[in-house]
Amino acid sequence: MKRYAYPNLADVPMSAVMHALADPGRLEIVRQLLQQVGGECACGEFCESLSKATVSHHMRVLRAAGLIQHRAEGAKSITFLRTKEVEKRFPGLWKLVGRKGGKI
Amino acid sequence: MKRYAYPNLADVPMSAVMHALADPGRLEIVRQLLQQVGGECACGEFCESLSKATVSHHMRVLRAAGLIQHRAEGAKSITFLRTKEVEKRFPGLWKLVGRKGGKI
DNA sequence: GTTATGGTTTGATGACTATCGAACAATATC
DNA sequence: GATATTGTTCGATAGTCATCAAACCATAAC
Repeated sequence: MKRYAYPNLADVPMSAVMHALADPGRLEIVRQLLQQVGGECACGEFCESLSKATVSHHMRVLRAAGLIQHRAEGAKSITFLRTKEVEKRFPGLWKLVGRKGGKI
Repeated sequence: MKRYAYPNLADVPMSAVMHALADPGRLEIVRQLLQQVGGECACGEFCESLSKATVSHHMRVLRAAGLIQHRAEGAKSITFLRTKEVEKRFPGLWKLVGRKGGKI
């Protein structure tokens, strides 16, 4: 599996995080991860309505925003949230995103 | 002054709010309003680096996201945050946005 | 009415973005 | 090695967006 470079959360501007979450597809991915028991999920299990290429693109954006990280597991790439780091840099973000109710 | 139609917060998807805050200029406008004593500010007092047209465009986006509202005062248009409604629909958003520290 | 001030609307433009198919790379299984 | 599975990268395309200048509208002050 590929090795990525993950940004230091301190260097991620809030606008970048907002931009990452501004796409309904990406927001859905993050919410799916939030609901996951271990906070993990394989890439292919997201957004079955989108092509592999598109999902891969979304992952890149979320990665650049410092929100997710990957772990190789055989041929699979397991995605998980950078829970603690993000919470420290942007307190309340996870709670906000995970909130239910209202439209999308 | 013009009369605008303001969206019902319940109809505003979170992705729309994220998108509105994804632009550094708009994020700055909102932060400026958050720091304002009464939470109000005249349009011309924002972003002196941007043209009138651009600021007006940003206002439209923030309005569509349900974040701000306007009040006529003579020829001026006073902008203010929809503080309570937004807090009810997106609890923690103001605190998150108002947070200091880190890059932009 | 005329002038000034504050903001909107309209084009236009250049940049960015979401999306896909196809080709590619890495790993696992046979 | 051959095949299947997973995901990345490339190129293309259609759409969105931030930005500005210029024209416009509304209010206030003269």
